[in-house]
Amino acid sequence: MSPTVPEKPSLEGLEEKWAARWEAAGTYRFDRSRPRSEVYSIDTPPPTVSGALHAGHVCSYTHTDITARYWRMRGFEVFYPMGWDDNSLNVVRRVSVNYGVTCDPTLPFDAGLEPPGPNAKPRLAVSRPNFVALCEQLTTELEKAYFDLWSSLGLSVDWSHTYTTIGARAQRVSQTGFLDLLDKGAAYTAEAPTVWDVEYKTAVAQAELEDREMAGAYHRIAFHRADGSGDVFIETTRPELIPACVALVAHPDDKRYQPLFGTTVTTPLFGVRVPVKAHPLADPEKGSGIAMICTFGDIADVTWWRELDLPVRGVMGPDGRLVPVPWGEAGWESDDVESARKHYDELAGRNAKQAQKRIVELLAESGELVGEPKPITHPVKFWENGSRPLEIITNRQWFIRNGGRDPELREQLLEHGRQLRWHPDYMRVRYENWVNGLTGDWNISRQLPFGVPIPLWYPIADDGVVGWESPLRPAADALPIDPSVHVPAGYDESQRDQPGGFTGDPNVMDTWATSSLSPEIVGGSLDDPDLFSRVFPYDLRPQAHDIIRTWLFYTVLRSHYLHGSLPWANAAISGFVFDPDRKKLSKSAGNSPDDPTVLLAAHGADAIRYWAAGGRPGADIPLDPNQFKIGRRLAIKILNASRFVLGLGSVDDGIAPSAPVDLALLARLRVTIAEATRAFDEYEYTRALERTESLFWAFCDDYLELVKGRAYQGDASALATLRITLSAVLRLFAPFLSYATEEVWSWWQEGSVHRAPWPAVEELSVAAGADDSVLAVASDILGELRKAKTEARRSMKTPIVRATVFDTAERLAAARLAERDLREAGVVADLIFSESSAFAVDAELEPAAD
RNA sequence: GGGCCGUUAGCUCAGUUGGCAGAGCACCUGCUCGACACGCAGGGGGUCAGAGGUUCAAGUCCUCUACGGCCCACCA
Repeated sequence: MSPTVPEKPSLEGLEEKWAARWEAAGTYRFDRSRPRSEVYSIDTPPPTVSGALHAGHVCSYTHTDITARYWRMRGFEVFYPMGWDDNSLNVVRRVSVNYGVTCDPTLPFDAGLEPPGPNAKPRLAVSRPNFVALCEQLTTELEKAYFDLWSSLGLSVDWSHTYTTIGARAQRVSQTGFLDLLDKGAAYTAEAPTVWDVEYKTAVAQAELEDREMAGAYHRIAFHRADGSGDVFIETTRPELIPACVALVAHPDDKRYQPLFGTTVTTPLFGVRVPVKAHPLADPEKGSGIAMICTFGDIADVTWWRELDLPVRGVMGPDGRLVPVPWGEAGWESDDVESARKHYDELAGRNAKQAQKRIVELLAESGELVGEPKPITHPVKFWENGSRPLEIITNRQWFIRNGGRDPELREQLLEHGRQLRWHPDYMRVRYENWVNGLTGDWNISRQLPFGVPIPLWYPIADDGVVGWESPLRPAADALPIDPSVHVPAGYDESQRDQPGGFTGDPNVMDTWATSSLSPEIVGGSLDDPDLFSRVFPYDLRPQAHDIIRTWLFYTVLRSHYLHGSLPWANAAISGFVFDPDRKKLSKSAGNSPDDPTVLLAAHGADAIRYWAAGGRPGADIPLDPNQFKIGRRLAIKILNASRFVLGLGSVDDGIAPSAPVDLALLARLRVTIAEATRAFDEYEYTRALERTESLFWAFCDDYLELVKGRAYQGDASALATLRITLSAVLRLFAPFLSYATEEVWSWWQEGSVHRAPWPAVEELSVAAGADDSVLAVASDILGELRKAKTEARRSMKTPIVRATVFDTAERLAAARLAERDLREAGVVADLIFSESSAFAVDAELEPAAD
């Protein structure tokens, strides 16, 4: 009957064996002939290919795979691609080190470039196209290691659908998408105050800011009333910005300062006349209750500057050093130009920290610093990739309207968020908080050497003025282009950067401007519209919660503009993995003490998958070797129990279970199937596993023991039930323990368990309405019989001379239906049922031989 | 400052409409019984963070508090 059941089943080698067979058989290949209604599509997150995958990746990608396997078994054709994110600073660093190069967009493409290698110093500057080529080369190499890990973990990805985020296809989608926004008036360029990283010398977006606690100090500083009637004291943590001060501001209701509103004060050291203004944003509780407004110290300054219609006096340069300013002209007026110039000369060229040190000395000398600075720690804004505090400087950038300044758009985006099914549901709140907290449009231009270029040129008039507002566009079929390499129609290369010629946009786009188009990139919206029509809108976006405000929000925004709809129906938000010491998150590579490759080799893929399945959507989980052990034990148990069941023999398909104990088990199986199915439909795979596991252990510990004897004797009902149950249980476990279940399936079934139909209660209609109390009562009695033997320190095969079961009439009736099985399982010679209000079993063991 | 999640056995966690507190691990005691010693059977172990409220009945619903974690914030 089952010649392929091994004598001693083992988990060893299953990963290599089945990963290879699945790939060879195309088990997970997407059948693109199926219509959208029969497809389940996944917008897979592309891991950054800058180093190594960590336990967090393993966990969250397993969640997605479990989900994919479920829907595949439900009969849907699953579109499960993989992406590689090579458009990120991490990759830039890795490429730079690996090949010994840096990216310089001003250089021409060199077709014969030979990178110098890891130890080159200085590193060789190469053109942007060359750098992109090296990036793709490295990605291809790292991809191999990533593929090996994903493959042995058992991800049911269709590897013929992969994408990168800097490759030509992504660049084309990204640039086309940008031009589309331009057409729709959703993208615009403006010269405006910009959140600026002085280390990388680039603008950054609101979504990429983070606070860090920094040491600072309140400096109490005197401003002088212009009418000579005394001083006004402000407190500031940034005295070096006094030369950039354009006004003082206090709350309109603040009686202390109401007399000052509308008057003028002069700044210390610089003698600049600035107005005193009222604005409700000013907090009477903070500092002295009156603040200086500088252009620009923080985001509040920008708000005040805009709403109070103040002038700009910018002092901060792109490199974070104070720039020279023209005192006495161009608006930089002072009551004492000579003094202002003298003081400022002490600051110009210094960075913020150095300038602060010097100006404090100058203020102390002039007597305008009151008392000693009071040390504090306070949150300071950083770019998440940066190491120096952000500044705000004014320059030209490209923006995408994101609802930050448009209540109607904001409401539409909130509505998209309400329609999206979040798993867990409370993650929606993060999205809503973010959308409601947007303070401006999305700045997508970055002054970085590497990235997808903004695909525009600008005409230069004969007088040298650049026409920023009338960009020159490439033809749609020419994309992707690099404006530092390509030339706009009607011009030739000799006119680059010449009066009467053109200049290329020097900037690249925010990486999120490309990755927010992952649905279009991987679905082939431009080059394979047929495919796109079968996968969009996607069923699932799996991702972590830390990038709701970036990847998720931006993808919703882009889809809103491109399609007027949500890009997916469901968003499954995974948690983080904690290190075993429960202190650190293994969020970034290098922080994980356990390499996933080592973990997989040590415990086996099913064990790792089992652990990962314990992490519910949105919940953080610890990296727990104990869970690996339990998962491994479960997988082995499945092998052994299956071997046992299949070795007992088979019956014809036509024979239906009929014994009450058998029907009771099937009744429970029906409940489990219904619960697991409902849980999966709600993306609660953890519950589905827990229900299945619970049934399986009851099956092994109680049912199997009860029917063993009957099955040995060839009882058709028992044999049929065992095989029916095994088939269903293997399929219920298949999304989780993909290797062990496939191995067992191959012993006695055709095809892959992963393409087998998900179990349905309809398969078990023979047990519809069956009473499962027979099994419950029998299990209770069997437990008492075992207990008697255990407490007597006797073996389980010790015969029982006489056992008396006390129980209610109703339960005794159920027990009688299992009498034969109870006698055999308990080795009971004389089984007596006695009615009683309380359950008890009295067992008399055969006397010990000695 | 606003918001979200959590607090149940030594550990990791279930506990879905309110109805006798659960699992696994760890620990203890046994068992080499015709699937499995990578196993099996049994056992001890909890004031469900605290207080108040609703209810015949609260781990579960409401209010407040404490602690932990996370997100957001205009942080002078």
